[in-house]
Amino acid sequence: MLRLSKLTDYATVILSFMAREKTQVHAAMEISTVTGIALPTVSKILKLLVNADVLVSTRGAKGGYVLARIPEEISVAAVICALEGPIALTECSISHQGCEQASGCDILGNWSLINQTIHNALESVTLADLIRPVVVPEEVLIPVSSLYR
Amino acid sequence: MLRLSKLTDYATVILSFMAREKTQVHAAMEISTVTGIALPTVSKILKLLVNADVLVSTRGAKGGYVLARIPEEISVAAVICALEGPIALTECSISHQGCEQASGCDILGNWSLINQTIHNALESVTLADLIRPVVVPEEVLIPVSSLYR
DNA sequence: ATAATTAAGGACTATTTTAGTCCTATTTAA
DNA sequence: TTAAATAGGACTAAAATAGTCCTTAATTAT
Repeated sequence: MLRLSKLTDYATVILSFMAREKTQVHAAMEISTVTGIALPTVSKILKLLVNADVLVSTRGAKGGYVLARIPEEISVAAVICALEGPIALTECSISHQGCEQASGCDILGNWSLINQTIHNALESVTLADLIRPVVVPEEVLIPVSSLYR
Repeated sequence: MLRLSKLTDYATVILSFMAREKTQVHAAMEISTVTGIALPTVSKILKLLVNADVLVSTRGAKGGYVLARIPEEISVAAVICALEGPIALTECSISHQGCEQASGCDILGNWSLINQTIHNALESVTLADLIRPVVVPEEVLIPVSSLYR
């Protein structure tokens, strides 16, 4: 189904809330209350986002989390990476060792093109786009086939 | 990690083998031997591909599987769909009922654009592309950001 | 100083998904 | 009629994901 994990989904909900009030510091507790996601789960997600430099944290009383950058500079790819590790459709794309399908695996090179394509797509969508009102595009142009000649 | 399942990976290996000898009928047993994937697993994958009209099967002695269309007309999206169901990054994108994150979920509309983008990307790559020798693209142009104005 | 508040890090359990196997029925060719 | 195949579905095992909890560290307010 090629889907994102629940945690990534939660992360976009959390980040979109934070993006709307981007100057304020929010504690994990507050975010949990606002989003309705259980506190331990919120904490886990926030920690991952800090490690990936999507958020910045301050400890102690009055501490909490803020966006590390403006929403325009936080890509969906960065969020996915933070929660799920590197974006790669196939196991091989990450490490090729242990791939026993040597015979059928000329495929590999071309998969990496597809990975790149999807990565670029996710890189070009930002948090700012996610919180923007929906716009129906007039045309959708994805010239992936042009990668091959 | 946004990755495909192993079964989908196997499927591409199987299909690329079949695409190279696209006129011949191949039995599950033969495909298992050639690819090194265990027979029960190969069978399971082949069944799914038949149900999704990617392959056509004939029963009985001398039966087996052939591609339903020429490789140029079998998209990677179709293969992923066959093995993993509809391509959608978020749960919401499939069915919105039961989504409790009503407050933060203006996001939904824009996610569907991203889903569409990725679907288009996978739709535009075919089995023929996968078995083609690798070409390094001169430029990669993905104007997703143009979807928003 | 001390207490209260808040994040960091990591270990752990439970749940769900995915992978893989196997059995029985059906179809077709020789 | 027999052997060779696929069809369909039930089932088990393994792995990944989600979710919780505990202990430590940092900061602020009293």
